[in-house]
Amino acid sequence: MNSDESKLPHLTQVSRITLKDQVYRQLREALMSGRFKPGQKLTIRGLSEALGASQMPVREALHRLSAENAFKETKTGRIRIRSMNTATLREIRDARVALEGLLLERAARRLNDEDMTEIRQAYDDLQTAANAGDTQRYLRTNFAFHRRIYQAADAELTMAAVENFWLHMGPCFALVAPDSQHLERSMLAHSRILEALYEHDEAAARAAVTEDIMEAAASLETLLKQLNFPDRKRSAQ
Amino acid sequence: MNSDESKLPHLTQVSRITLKDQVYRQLREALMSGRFKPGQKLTIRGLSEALGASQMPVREALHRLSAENAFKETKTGRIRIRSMNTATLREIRDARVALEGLLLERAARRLNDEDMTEIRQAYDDLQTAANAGDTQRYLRTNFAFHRRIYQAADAELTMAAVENFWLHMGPCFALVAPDSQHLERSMLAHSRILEALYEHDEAAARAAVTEDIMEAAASLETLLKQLNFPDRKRSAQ
DNA sequence: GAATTTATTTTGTGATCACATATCTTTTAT
DNA sequence: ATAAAAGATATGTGATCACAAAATAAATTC
Repeated sequence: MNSDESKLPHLTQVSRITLKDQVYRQLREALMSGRFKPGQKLTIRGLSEALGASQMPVREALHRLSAENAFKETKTGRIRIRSMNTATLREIRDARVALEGLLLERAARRLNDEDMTEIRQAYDDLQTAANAGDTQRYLRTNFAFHRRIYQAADAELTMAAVENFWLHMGPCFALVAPDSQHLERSMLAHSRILEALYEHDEAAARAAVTEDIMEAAASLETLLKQLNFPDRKRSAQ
Repeated sequence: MNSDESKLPHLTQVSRITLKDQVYRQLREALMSGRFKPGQKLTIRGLSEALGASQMPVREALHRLSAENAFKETKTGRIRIRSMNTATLREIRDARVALEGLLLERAARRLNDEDMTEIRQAYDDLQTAANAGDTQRYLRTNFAFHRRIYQAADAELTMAAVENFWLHMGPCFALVAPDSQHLERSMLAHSRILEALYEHDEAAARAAVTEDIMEAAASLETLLKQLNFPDRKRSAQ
């Protein structure tokens, strides 16, 4: 097959991931970990310069995220990071309860031993991150924990819809993550999820994830109000 | 303002809609009315030639629809029309019941007189199309009817998620629409929705839309089985 | 003759340029 | 000094080209 390549030196494989995918993942990650300011506007040229890529891949990544409703788009096609408000927060909360409740039921019904082992592993990672107080890592492992559970539900399209909602909440999640009270209540809900899954108890699983989502939404709403009226008096810049 | 333009001849306004949007809408419409064959593969160059546009707008439209999960993508980025199976059908059914149930409750709670009038109008259009037996028109007015109701729910993001699911079902919807039995049962559900909305009865509204969705899914599943095993014996090409 | 290899074509990705218009800055007039 | 207008800049859209890799067709070998 190879005529004369046996004496080649050791070479590391080059990246086969397309540029647009790299850009997409990086932007998505940045969004979900809250590294963009709400309202901040993104431009193709600006990002392509910052990323060292040409405009083409950035353009595609932005449009994809746009299609996933990750941005607010002006009539002229300009892109801004979304800012959260109470009404949207509640809308997302209700939709998440509906969809993720469904997924938890399915997962409880279908999961096998391998799923359970890996979910437990993800839970342990999450616990570790929570104890360490590492916000960034807590966010990542939290998404991974939920994602692993929903993977057992084997419902690709529903999962995609849920991830879209996460993408909206991303910047917000990052805000509450450092709150130790929230963390505590959240981890309690997570342990309930784990237990319900172990027992294959669909109703309990749905109840537990509902608790998790409602708690997060409540914490966020409190925080949102604080941000909009910071300190009552001193807010008059 | 204008120095000397009063004597210009009458000119019709040019289209201010971007090409990519035109392509996007056209493809979306074609998908939802089932004008593509399941499994059919689409190419950028092929479509751009067929549409008389350059590759750029087609590329963007395809990627957007792809991000909305309208297509099945191969590892190498090639795009095929999705084909439906029972498992996916049921998954979508359950997600739709969850989300559209939510939307119907919200609509029943919030809708005002203007909403009600327009919804009733949409219902009448739908009834007319059903009586006429015009499949294409029935599909369009059916989407319009549901869309108008959900508009009253004022839940933009949830609505977007629902439309994504419709996009998957599109080709299938087109298959059951000609079935008169399905049409009859569907219109019954629609009248129940209308009544529930008029009474602002959230529970009844949810129940009615659930009935509509479940009925459609059941009809589709029957049809799907017939398509996969056509005539039992003669299927051996 | 079937399987493997080689050549050809097709196709998505990425780069670059032109262009129209939205957005920002400066100027001008009242 | 404020508002309207003119100019300059920034930015998304669309077109075209080059390229690598995949898909397909043709040829060759055993």
